[in-house]
Amino acid sequence: MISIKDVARHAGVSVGTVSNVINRPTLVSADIRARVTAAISELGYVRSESARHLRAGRSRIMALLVLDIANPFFVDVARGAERAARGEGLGVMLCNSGQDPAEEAEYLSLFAEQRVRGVLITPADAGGVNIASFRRHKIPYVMVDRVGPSEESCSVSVDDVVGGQLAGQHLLRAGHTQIAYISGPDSLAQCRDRRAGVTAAVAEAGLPAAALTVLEVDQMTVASGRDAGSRLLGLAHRPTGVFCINDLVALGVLQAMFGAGLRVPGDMAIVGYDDIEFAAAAAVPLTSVRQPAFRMGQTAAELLIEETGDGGVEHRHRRVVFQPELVVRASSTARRG
Amino acid sequence: MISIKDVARHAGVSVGTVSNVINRPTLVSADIRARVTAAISELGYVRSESARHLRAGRSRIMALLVLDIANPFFVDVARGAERAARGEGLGVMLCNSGQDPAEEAEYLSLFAEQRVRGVLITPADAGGVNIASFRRHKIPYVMVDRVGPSEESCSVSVDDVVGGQLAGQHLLRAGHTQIAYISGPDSLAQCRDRRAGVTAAVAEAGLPAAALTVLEVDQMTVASGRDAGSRLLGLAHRPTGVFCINDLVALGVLQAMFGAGLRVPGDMAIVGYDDIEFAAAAAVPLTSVRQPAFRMGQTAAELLIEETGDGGVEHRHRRVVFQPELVVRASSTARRG
DNA sequence: TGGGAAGTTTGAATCGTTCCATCGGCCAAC
DNA sequence: GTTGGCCGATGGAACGATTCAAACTTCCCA
Repeated sequence: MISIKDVARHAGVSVGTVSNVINRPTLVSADIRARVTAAISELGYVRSESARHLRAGRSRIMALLVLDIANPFFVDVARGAERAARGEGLGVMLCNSGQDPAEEAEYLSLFAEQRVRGVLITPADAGGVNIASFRRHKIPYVMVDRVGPSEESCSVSVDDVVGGQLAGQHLLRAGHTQIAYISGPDSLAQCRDRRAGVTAAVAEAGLPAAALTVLEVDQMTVASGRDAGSRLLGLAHRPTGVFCINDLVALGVLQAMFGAGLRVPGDMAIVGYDDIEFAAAAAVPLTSVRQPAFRMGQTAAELLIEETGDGGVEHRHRRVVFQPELVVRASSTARRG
Repeated sequence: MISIKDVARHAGVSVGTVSNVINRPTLVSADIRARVTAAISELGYVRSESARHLRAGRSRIMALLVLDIANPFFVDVARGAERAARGEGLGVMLCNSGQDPAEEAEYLSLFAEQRVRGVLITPADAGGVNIASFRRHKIPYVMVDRVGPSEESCSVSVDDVVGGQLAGQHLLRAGHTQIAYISGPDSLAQCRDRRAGVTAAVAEAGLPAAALTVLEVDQMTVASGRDAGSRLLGLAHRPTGVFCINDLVALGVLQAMFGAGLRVPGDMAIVGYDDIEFAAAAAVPLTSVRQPAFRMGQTAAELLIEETGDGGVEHRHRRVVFQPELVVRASSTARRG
């Protein structure tokens, strides 16, 4: 491997000069600069990020750890983060915890060893043990799609209570009197908040608590959506409208309904969450609660950059909360009773 | 930041001993080992990957550069690669070229600076200029979803000619006599090969070359699928069956057909490619050509690991070619003629 | 002509590891 | 009693870049 020494020797100058040519070209006279530049391209020299990082003490990579990379919502978050990072010459390392706290912990220790600049994380670990390790190792982080104590970190999230409420109100106003909420693991704040929202909507509508049935799935995927859909059909008081924790689950429920010969929205109205691109392309286009995924990723990265920036910018942790928005489509638009 | 020196001082031993405790514990007596271990956890020491990498000369990260991270096909590839890498204690850095050769080049130089162990790449650059830079910098790489000269690298691909043929035959056997192929950029080998396949199918069926219309889209996304769908409807001899370069495009075409009030498959049969999970959940479940995405990623990573492995395993570049498989669903099953 | 300023280049120290030669004990064998 | 060997621990030399004080050139002006 070609090192800066080889370049120096080849150009007949010292390593310090080569470094200057690369990093502070104006300090070097034109002819030497040319000689060094020629040597660099002649030898195909590429500087070693490890070495400069070791010397500088800070790396040029930020990590993004999401719950489910197969969910297009997180892909959009990633694109937003990448855009912001790119602008600062930083790289983004995209990783997937798969909602597994153990996996998450493994990635976090990888990040610690890599001395990443900081981490954007959608936490999978309810207890916050993994998050606590950030503090221990003094790794800056930004919570994405979840708020934490603001004295510890920034966060970027969407008001999930409002999101749940929007979905619930929409179903109830359409005349449904028995609805279901298919939630993800209760350990995720998103799931709890959306439940609170839909519960509030039921109460507002003057309906008894029993008007809402809550089912839970482990994985928030199409496959577990199918399962949940079947369970839904087996309920004693079968609901006529269902709100799903995300669009993947909603698509699974949709498939289950088709499989059972039910019509959507005639026999079952469905509302999803995230408004992924595929929601509009579904068998019955999905009503969904939209979250500004790209902007969330972008904002999260910007906050991290501000926090870890070299510029003399003062940083105070902030919570950025976006508002969700209901996108109504065919899967919920047949009026009832 | 706590370094190995701090640990040594705290435990009252030399840095060499600490290093031994971490890397070759059997060489160290039990009591010292205990003392060092205690010091490590007491101080919260995390070893620096940069420093060990600098010393070792090789990193523990492999890069995966895909054409479109929003395409679930590539997400599956990534998961396969990650599985294989994990087994070897390697990390995967997932990046997205977005089919843009300039973006691709930028990532490649990032990888070179990082001294990644190797790169799994789905090339976006037709000319092979970017690929050539691998040779120049002696970076091991594996081509994914594309074959190259096998004396230079391994590759993992699917026989795209067969894939195109399967799709074409399927449409022709269903009685369509005028079909379309919506391709991606001709610079991508996948697009050319599938075209060759479908062209061959048309010839086999004894139809004139004019029976096949080829449209091209820049981006292989749902949005450009919608555009292509509209263009399709404007054709003089409107085809009755269309084969799309991937499922995203196919979903877009499906939306365009709905928008125009056409029935699928009655007025237009549609065949996609990749068999992503959403294909089955579409408005009309999509017929699609399935590729073993997960296994492709896994195999690619394994090949790279073999090539760059420390084990005395002899490595010879290989081409692994998987066979595609047609999955028939409702979007193409109405018989004609 | 001497000396200071300005402009260039150098060489060494440093970052945190790993690896290797070496060293001090200790024990066994001659 | 000397030698040889082994075990455990040590210290220092790398790895490749950056940084900074110091050294060396010019050049100009007094």
